[in-house]
Amino acid sequence: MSSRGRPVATSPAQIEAAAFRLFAERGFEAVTMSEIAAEVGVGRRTLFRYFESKNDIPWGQFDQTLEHFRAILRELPQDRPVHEVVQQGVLAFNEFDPAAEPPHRERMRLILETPTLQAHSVLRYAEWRSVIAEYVAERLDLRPDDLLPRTAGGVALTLAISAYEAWLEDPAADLADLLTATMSALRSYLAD
Amino acid sequence: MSSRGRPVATSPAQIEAAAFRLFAERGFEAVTMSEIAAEVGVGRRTLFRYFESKNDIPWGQFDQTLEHFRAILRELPQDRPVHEVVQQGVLAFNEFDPAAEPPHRERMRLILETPTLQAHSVLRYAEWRSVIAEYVAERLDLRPDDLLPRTAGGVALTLAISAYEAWLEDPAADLADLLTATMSALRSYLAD
DNA sequence: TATCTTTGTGGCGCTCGGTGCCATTAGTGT
DNA sequence: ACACTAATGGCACCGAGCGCCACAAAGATA
Repeated sequence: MSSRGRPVATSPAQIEAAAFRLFAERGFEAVTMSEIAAEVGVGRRTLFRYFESKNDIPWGQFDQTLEHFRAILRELPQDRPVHEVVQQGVLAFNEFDPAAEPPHRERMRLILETPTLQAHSVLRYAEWRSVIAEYVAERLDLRPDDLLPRTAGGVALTLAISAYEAWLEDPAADLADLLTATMSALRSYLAD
Repeated sequence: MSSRGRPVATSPAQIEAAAFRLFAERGFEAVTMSEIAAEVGVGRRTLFRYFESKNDIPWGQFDQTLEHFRAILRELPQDRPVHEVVQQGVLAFNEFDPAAEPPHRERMRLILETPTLQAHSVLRYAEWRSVIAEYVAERLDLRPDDLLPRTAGGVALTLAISAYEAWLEDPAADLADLLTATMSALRSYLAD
């Protein structure tokens, strides 16, 4: 609790804010870590202590939300089929305060429209997928790395990304509606 | 037809072979482009004229196979539901001569087990997904970037990757069986 | 107040992927 | 022999990322 040693010079949130400012101006690729460091008023070397890589900056505190995701799935009524609970969980996980929508849109636009970040995202989403895989495995008495749970995780992710892409294309769209619509699309595709 | 100018010093296939030799010895990350160049007996600069990046080397001639994939979908009997034709297409696309299995396994192991390549793969697979999206769109009279075709492409990819992961885990497994099993897993997951 | 300990900072130097530039090389055609 | 053409590969440069380490700024102790 007592803060010994040299006090911190910045915070993840501050770096994130500065970086987003520059990304918005010139695009992700055109901004260097040195420039972000200068904008924050901190050494370049220090940035790498707050974020593992430049690619991780747009993701912000995503990791910390995974425990929340697990809790959501745990606390949802469990008397429904697995896939329904998962779908409800995904919906709940992607609910947010309307005031937070504009920055969230910017973040997701950056992540989904920058090739480097599209690629990197597969690594960031790995744990998200496995949250689902673990839940599905537990419900169906399987192992998380069995074919079905793993596939369920992958499909859930793909559906969510499709929904987000559509959401970014339409400024008026509602994300929850699109998540539902994507699942419907899959069902009608598989129905014949 | 007539070969004017300086003759080529190497070929994509030769570079690929040399690179795989080194990757097998020391792992993907530990091998530098300079070392691959030396192994081929060519300048480092030249490698970048044959492959856009180090990440692209394990993918070999994947791009050229996409036209083949399109042809497969086109030539399959079209009197079945879209999703069935897509599934048949994916099966046909992943058929190969038994003799070619060991190198194919090595290639896929590299791609699916190296984090950098896992990430990069999302970019390489984009066109593969859109082959499916375009086919589905055409069959259902939609646009390729509509929700359903895009989701179909994404789901097909996720299923294929799940199948490949399982295939890599079991040396005796048959890929076609696993592709079928993955689709069954999805159906039973969504059934309830 | 002076010193010790703790902890974050940030400069330096390096590696590696990737790119633009351009002189050179090794062929073919006249 | 000479022009033409196209691939090669060296060189210099940039940016991400990392190991190392001296240093700064706080609290604790005496």
